[in-house]
Amino acid sequence: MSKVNIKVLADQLQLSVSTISKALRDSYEISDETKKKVMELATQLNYIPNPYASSLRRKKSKTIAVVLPEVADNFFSLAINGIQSIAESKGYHVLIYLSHEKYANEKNILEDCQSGRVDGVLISISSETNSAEHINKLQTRNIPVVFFDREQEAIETARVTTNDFDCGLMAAKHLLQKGCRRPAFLSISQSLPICLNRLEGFKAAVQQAGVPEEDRQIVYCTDNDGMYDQIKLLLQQPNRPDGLIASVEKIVTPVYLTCHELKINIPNEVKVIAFATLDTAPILNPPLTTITQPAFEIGKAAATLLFKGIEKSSFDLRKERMIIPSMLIERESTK
Amino acid sequence: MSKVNIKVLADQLQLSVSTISKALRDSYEISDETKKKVMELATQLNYIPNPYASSLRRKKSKTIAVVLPEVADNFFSLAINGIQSIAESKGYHVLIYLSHEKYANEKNILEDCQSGRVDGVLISISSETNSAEHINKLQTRNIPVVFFDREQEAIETARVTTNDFDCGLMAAKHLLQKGCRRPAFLSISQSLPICLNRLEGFKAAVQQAGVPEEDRQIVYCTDNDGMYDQIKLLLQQPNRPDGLIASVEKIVTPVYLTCHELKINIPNEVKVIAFATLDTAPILNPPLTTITQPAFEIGKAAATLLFKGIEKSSFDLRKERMIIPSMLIERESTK
DNA sequence: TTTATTTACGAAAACGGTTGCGAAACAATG
DNA sequence: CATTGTTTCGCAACCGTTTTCGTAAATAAA
Repeated sequence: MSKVNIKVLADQLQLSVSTISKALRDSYEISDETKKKVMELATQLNYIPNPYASSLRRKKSKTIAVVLPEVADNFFSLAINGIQSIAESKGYHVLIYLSHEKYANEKNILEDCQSGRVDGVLISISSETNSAEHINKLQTRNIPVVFFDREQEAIETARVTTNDFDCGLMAAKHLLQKGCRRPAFLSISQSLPICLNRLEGFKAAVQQAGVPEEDRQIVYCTDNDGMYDQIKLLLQQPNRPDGLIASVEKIVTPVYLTCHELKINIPNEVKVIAFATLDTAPILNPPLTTITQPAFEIGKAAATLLFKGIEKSSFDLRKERMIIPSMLIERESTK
Repeated sequence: MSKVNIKVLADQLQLSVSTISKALRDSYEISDETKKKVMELATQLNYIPNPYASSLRRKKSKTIAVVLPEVADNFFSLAINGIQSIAESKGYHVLIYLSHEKYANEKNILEDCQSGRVDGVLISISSETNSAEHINKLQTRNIPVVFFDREQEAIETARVTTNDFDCGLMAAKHLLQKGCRRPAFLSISQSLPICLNRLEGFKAAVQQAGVPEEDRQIVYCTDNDGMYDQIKLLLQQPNRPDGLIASVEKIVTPVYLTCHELKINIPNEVKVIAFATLDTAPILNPPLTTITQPAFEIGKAAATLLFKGIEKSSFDLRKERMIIPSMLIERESTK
């Protein structure tokens, strides 16, 4: 309604629009006296600048995109919080996009991000993604990209992850140390580096411990709906595993439910450890041993890097690699 | 870099920019032949329109704001998913803002929303908010607002909630029916309608059941950090409650942990029911009886209403009130 | 053939800020 | 006094797209 813009201010103060603009931006060209008058009238009339007019001219949107596989996950919720906290302090706005774990969606989203709508992109790729083109296109348009958690290895840019390999190793060692002889690794993707790295850690540990081939299993729960059945099958085998590593949080509930259903006691018959940031971990039945990822910090770090890339063109994101370690928190499920 | 805009297309095709613009928007004024040529060159040169130029001219941003207290909460995560799913299908973009339960933050956020950056606002107010001015300002600027879950009663606009009163009643009745004599209600705010309504339901139930005044307690866990201590105090009373209603999800973990710590058996010594969308509810120790809110549906419904308000100026949001019922899912914690 | 009517397009003014440059006013310097 | 410098402001172009209006040519109607 009240369309008070720079022109209105200019008319009322008998000044030119350029003077108003400069005054509002605190330009050295404008006298303190004039600035004060402008500011006063601006607040009095409740002047709010049109961000798109400004973006158009300055070719800066003060907006970033956050592209996630999904948000119904504690990890990503916390990461968003971290990102948001940095963005807010920098005066940036945050657009959220969900790929729903589909490459096609992710591609469309990044397509749009080339429009100038955003100054930078934070992305955790979908489990389907193994191409790099769509991300490359952003780079050729000089739009900084930073990966967090789920990276795409072929792309040269900054990435913030946790120490996935070490954690995979640590998780497996923990199970072995607690007496597991037939550990299994539950993954959700054959291509996601987070899964692969955690898996490699697992492999290294069982290799080193001399676990026979037939006693180590790797299960890919690639589709959400089939997860229960797959886990059930796994646990109904005659020589079922006696230790499980859930490589991501969403595997936890199906695992627990299946164990309860099949009356398999955790931790006596099977020990469970999971990569998760669940705050209900300590009150599960039994309390769940977790590799807790520093989701909030990862979000913050990724955002911080991105803003460096955005604000200093001299800053080279390509070699930046930040690894924020996770913590193993031992609870009853692996006792 | 490749700054291919309408002008570039125009030059290459020996046409005017207006013709290009119209062709791209499939205007009847342009011949099919020309349209085809324009489209082809556009895709060939990978032309991507500048959204801000368009927004500036058309005074439509194709963007909405979602203002939340926080996102580290299953309810809001799911709600975002619902909102996002509708926005995506409508070709809208979603800006996320967090108030961190502070009125001052919320006010700043809504201030910015007046700039034309967004075409509408979905909001779940902070627990601190009891003023309405900041929301009113949006209305006077003709920016549609829709509340979801946490509404501000003084404002006349659409709202999507769950049947809070009924659920409060249902929860209390459930506890009473299961044999509780001294039920307590754990709230997080003295002003949030969701808390008040749930509380009113609780009050009605205990009133009706004739529970003596001294045997019903209402505890306000207003600050996050003090929550543990407050709950501990509550449960260390000589005449401690034998039934607890957690009015929001984040109270659950502290309650369970405290019970475990004090060796108070759930459900034998105290029964617990919670308003929560936790997917770990069935695997908690013991499995938690929940009032499960249809978070995803609430998000979808709120977004749908908002878009109606945005797209049809004739559509009057003021009288819209949608109530999507929650479900009581009984589990061990109230057995 | 003349007069309407369509069809297909272009010119130019928006939208609301930003910014390079020139200019006036005044002060300082030689 | 002439010259140079400083301060403060306005003019006008510009960002990329949309949209109103005008018009020439082609077609249809008279």
